[in-house]
Amino acid sequence: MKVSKEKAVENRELVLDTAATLFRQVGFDGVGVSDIMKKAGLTVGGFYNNFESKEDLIAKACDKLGGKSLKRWQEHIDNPDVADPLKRIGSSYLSTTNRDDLSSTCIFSTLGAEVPRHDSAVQQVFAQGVESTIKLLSTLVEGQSEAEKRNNAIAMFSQWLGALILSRAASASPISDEILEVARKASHLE
Amino acid sequence: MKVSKEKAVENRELVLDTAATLFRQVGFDGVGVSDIMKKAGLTVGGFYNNFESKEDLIAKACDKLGGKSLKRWQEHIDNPDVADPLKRIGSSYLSTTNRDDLSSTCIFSTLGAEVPRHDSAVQQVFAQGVESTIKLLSTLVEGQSEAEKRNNAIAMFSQWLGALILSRAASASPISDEILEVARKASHLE
DNA sequence: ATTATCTATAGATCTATAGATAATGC
DNA sequence: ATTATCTATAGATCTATAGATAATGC
Repeated sequence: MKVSKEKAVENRELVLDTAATLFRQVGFDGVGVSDIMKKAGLTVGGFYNNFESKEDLIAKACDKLGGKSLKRWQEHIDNPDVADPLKRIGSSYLSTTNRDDLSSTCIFSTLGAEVPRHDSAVQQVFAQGVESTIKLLSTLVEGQSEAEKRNNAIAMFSQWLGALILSRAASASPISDEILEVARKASHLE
Repeated sequence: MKVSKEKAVENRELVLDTAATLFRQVGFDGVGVSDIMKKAGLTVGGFYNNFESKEDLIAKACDKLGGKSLKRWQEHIDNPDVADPLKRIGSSYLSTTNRDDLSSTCIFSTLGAEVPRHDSAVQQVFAQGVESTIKLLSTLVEGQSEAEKRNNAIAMFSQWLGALILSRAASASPISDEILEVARKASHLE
C-alpha cells in the first residue's frame, strides 16, 4: 500500500491536476473529494494527509493551474515560429472549442465568479492570477506608455472573459457564436 | 394552514425572489431548497407542490429576475429626468457597489458561468436573457447601422461583464478597483 | 520502523416524498 | 370538501476521521 516518496509526490500532483479539470467542468461544489480521488486512481482516505480540507485543495489546484496556463501563453511568446502571439492566444481564447470544452479552459471563465464565496487563500490565488495575466498581456498589446499598455490589456482581457462567459450562457442560441465573432473582431484577431 | 389563493400566489413569487437573491449570493449549489423556503418564511413541504424540482426553481427564478432587471434598465431609458441612460446603466454596472453586493447584481455575473452545467430549460432562460439584454443595449450605443449597433452592444456588454467578474476574482488586490475604472473609461462613462 | 494509502464509518446536509393539519371557498 | 402548507422522514451524498494494511527505506 505504501508507495515511494517519488510516487507520493506524483500522486499529489495528479490529484491537483484532476481537481483542476473537474472543478472547471462542474464547479467547486459539483464534485466531491471522494470522486476527485477516485478519478485520480486513489481513495478518499489518503486525501487529508495531503490537504487540510477541500478548500485547501481548491486553493492549491487553482494556483497550480494558473501557473500552467500562463506558462503555456509564455511559450507561444517565446516561440519564434509564432509570428503574432497575441493573435494566437486571443483567437484560441475566443474559439468555439474553448467555449465548448470546459475541461481545459481559462480558470477565470468557469470559476472566477465563485471566488467571492471562498476563503482568503483562494482569493489570494485568484488575485495573483489576475495580476499575472494582465502583466503578461501588457507586453503584447499596443500602447504609447506602460500605463496605456496596462489599461489596454485590462480592457482587452475583460472583453475576452465576458465574451466567453456570455457565449456559454447563451449557448442555446445563435447569438453564442456571434458574441465570439464580435469579440475576435474587436481585438483584431481575424 | 391553508391560505387564500391570492396569498398562495404571493408566496410563490416570494420564493422566486428569495431564491434569486440567495442564488446570486452563494451560487445554485450553495443553498438548499429548505433554506430558501425558510428565508421566505415557509417550510420545505410546500415546495414541491409549486415546483417540479430545484432545477425547475432555478429556471423560473432566473427567468423572473432577468425580466425584472431589464425592466429596471428600461425605466431609466423611459425616464425623461435621466439625460444619458447608457451612462447611468453602465456606471452603475461598473461600480464598486455592484461588485461588492452580490444580492442584487447582474445574474450573468454571478451565475452565467454555471449555465452549461444545468438543464435545457435553464439554458433557454439565459439564452433569451442574453438576447434581450443585447437588444436593449443596441438602442443606446452609437453606430452607423443596426448591425453596427448590435456589434457595439455585444462588444461593450462583454467588456462590462468580464470586468465585473475579473474585479470580483481579484478583490483581494488593488487591481480590482483598477479594472472597473479602466472599463468605465473604455465605455466613456466617466 | 515508518508511512502512504486503504477500508469503513460518523455526522451533517441535501433533494424529494408521505401523510397530517387547518384555513379557504363552494 | 378542497387544498396550501406543515411536520417528519427516507435515501443519497458529502466532508472529515479512525484504524488497518502493506510497501518503503533506514
